[in-house]
Amino acid sequence: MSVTGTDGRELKAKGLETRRRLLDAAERVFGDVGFYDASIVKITEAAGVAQGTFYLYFASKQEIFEELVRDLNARVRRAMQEAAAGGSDRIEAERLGFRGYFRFTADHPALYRIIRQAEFVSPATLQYHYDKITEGYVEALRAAMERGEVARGEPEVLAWALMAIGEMLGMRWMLWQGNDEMPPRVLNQLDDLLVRVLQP
Amino acid sequence: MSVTGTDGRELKAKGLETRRRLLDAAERVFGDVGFYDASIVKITEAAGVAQGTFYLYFASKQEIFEELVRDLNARVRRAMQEAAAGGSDRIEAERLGFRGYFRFTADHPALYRIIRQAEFVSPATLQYHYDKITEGYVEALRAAMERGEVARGEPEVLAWALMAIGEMLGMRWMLWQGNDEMPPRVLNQLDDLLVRVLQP
Amino acid sequence: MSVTGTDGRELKAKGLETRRRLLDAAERVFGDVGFYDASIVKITEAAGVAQGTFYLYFASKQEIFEELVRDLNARVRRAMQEAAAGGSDRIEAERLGFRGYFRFTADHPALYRIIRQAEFVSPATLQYHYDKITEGYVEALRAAMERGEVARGEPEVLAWALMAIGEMLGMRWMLWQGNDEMPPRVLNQLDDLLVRVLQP
Amino acid sequence: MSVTGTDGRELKAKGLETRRRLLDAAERVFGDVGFYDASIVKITEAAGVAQGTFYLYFASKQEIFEELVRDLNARVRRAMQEAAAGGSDRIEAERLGFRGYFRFTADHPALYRIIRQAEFVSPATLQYHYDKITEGYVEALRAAMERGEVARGEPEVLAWALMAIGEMLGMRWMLWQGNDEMPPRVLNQLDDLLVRVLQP
DNA sequence: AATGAATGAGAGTTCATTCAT
DNA sequence: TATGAATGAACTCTCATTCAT
Repeated sequence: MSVTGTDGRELKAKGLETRRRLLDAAERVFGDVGFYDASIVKITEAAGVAQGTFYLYFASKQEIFEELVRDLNARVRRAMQEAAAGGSDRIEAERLGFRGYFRFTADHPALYRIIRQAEFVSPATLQYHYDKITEGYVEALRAAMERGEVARGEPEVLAWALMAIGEMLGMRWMLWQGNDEMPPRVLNQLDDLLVRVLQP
Repeated sequence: MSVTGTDGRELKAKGLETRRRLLDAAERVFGDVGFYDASIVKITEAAGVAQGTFYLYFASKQEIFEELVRDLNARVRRAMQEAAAGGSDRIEAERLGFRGYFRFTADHPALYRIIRQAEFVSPATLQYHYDKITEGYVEALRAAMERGEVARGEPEVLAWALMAIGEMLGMRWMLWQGNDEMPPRVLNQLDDLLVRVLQP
Repeated sequence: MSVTGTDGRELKAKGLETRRRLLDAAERVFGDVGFYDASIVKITEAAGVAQGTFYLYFASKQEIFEELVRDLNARVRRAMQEAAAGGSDRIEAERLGFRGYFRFTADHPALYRIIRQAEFVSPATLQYHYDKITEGYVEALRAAMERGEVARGEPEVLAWALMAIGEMLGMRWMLWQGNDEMPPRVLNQLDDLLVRVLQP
Repeated sequence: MSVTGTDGRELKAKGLETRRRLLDAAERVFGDVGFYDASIVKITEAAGVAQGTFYLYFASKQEIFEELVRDLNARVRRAMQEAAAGGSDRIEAERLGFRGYFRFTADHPALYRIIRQAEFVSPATLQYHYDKITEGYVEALRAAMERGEVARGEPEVLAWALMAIGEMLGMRWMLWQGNDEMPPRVLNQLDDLLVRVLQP
């Protein structure tokens, strides 16, 4: 699938790189100061390009934000799936999925903060983000319930609840404390919680 | 304890009422458009006072935001405590506490949205909010653990996890869907979850 | 001659005192921060009265400024005249007049600063101030020239020149250096200058 | 030496011209209505650029004021030096220096008014202005005293006194009366005064 | 593909002044 | 004679966006 600039033309290698630079810069800036205090100047300065260059790749500040959320969303989900893939059953898979999530957010702490503002910047994008994250959970939980591998219940509610826990604990114990990984006592409590919630 | 205006003078009845009107207007406006798009003009218009009047009571948009969060925080905690007070044991109390929370946020949906932006607007205030909410939980859980009423574990982690669940489910099923109360299936799943997590 | 409030009514003792307090406060505030940064609030606070009280005595910020300049003008001229009165001839009188001027401004350093802004605040008042100061000089110089006591010349030009010197040296060596009186070497040079300029 | 915009980047030809236009407009506006009543809008309107353009070149009203004073200071000193250069001795040089000063201020009457407010706007800049003006005088006077060309005395005090005279007479007889040049009788009296003050 | 000067709407904030008490 | 809450016009400054080069 081809990526285009704002003029609709397909981007060549050089253009793609500039676009990537802008997206990375935006992640840093949005993560540091938030959407509203992030000016285009700050982003272009962080990316090392001129102000006008921004508009060759993104139509507005709003647009790069949405693109960034989608980008991070795809990457965090991949990280979670790859981590969960090693699990022998659903509970183990969830356990590993959380580990993958925390590992990813250690490198991308901006995720916690960006998502918090998305509610106002672009509600649709926020819902997209949460829906995409829970989507996989829901499928997997429903299947596992069928198999009797986890307790019966409302997979959607459970998925949202688990996601909420991961986000809040990560924000509390990693972002706010600047940890590179979750403290063991939190992880252990989380594991215990998973077993209690899910085991049949 | 006396409430003062920005000039440090204690407020009389009339001043107190104007201040209250501004705070209520701010809740509406912040809830509707968020902190950043909420201009002082919008707030004062919603409150029915002149622009300059705002600055007799609050030094800045930031200040009224922080005051509003503290105000809502105190009220939501009171609502939760009053609701939980009827519980015969800890698990029942938690169940009722959630009910109180959802009832309060049905009248104050802005709470979900305001809190989401606080991370950037005033990190200290956000932490204050979450700390105050969990504070009560933690005490109660620790005591209940001692009494063997709930399973042993990390009370702090559990408190944050439960709070996260309430916030996320409320946002998803009440704020986004415009419900006045939580759908029963969500409530039931939440009750089940509480029992599983807490029962010894 | 009676002094009236803004409503035209003659002031009684209490009112006169409040008015005097406002005038003194204005001298301090205008002297400290200048006309433009001097707000009515600052003046009333310095005077220890409420904001509204100001307008019982002065119709505007402009008006109290003009009144203050006239007030200081009358007092500095009196100080100079009284000092000069002791001189046996014109040159000696000028010498003593300067002494009186510097003594007065040591207690009222605001005079240097207030006058500097008057050009924009109220040109007419500034011209009034300078005209009143030179007025006396001019008369005295003209008479002394007739008597052959000082060299013939343009009394008006000389008067303005001498006034300029006093103001600039005072600003430079007293106001800026925070001195309570003029350094002797400056005074001596000034005396020498007077003799050279005026002696027949 | 390169001139930069507020973003730190060096200005190209177009930028330099816009900056110059703003400086000239500021001279007019500050001269007409003074620093405090000179709004950025008035300056940009006088310069024929948009409001926001101002901030590409100057960080604040204060900054353009200081830059303008430095700019005028450099130019008035050059005018005085060039005029004085033709003098055969020090007294003649001073005489010609005054002529140069009056010629310059005829084209830049704003100088009188701007300087009067500088005391409050930027004391450091005012002192810079007066120091720079007197600096040259002091050197020249001291050297001339050594050579016996002018009477011995305090060169610094004399320099400030002479500067004061030039400023006050110029303000009185040119600015206030709208003259394009000093009236002869004032000039003659000034010449006489110079001879009396300086001749050995 | 990139630049950077220019724009102008709109933000937060101050403060002289008014007026009901 | 005094108060202080209320007003709203006007200010400085920011920044997303456009466009000629």
